[in-house]
Amino acid sequence: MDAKSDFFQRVYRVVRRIPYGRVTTYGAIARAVGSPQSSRTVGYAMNASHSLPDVPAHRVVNRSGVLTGKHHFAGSNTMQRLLEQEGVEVREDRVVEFDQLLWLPDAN
DNA sequence: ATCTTGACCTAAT
DNA sequence: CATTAGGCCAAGA
Repeated sequence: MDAKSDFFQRVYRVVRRIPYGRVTTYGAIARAVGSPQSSRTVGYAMNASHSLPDVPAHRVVNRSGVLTGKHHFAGSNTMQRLLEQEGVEVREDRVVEFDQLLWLPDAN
């Protein structure tokens, strides 16, 4: 693997580990891959992960628990629907009980 | 090759 | 409490 695209691979690996019905943040992933301040690129990696069925991008939200990337999915409410399908309650584009559902790869 | 933009986060003011 | 600035990596013009 090239060291360049290795970043995406690391991100995907972490996202794949997100348990069912749980969510995590871009910052947590960025920290898990060793670049705490490259959370932007994590989101960009998600954008490129559309082809990968193993990568649940809908379980990744921002630090406030807001579904910032919902607009990038196929439908306007696809992301929210996927989360609710897993039992995650979403209200006003925000994950309810976000602190409880938050899963940190570091603590794993 | 340079500049801009983007599913963000943290620290400083 | 709100606003600004800086940083990171990748892709498009």
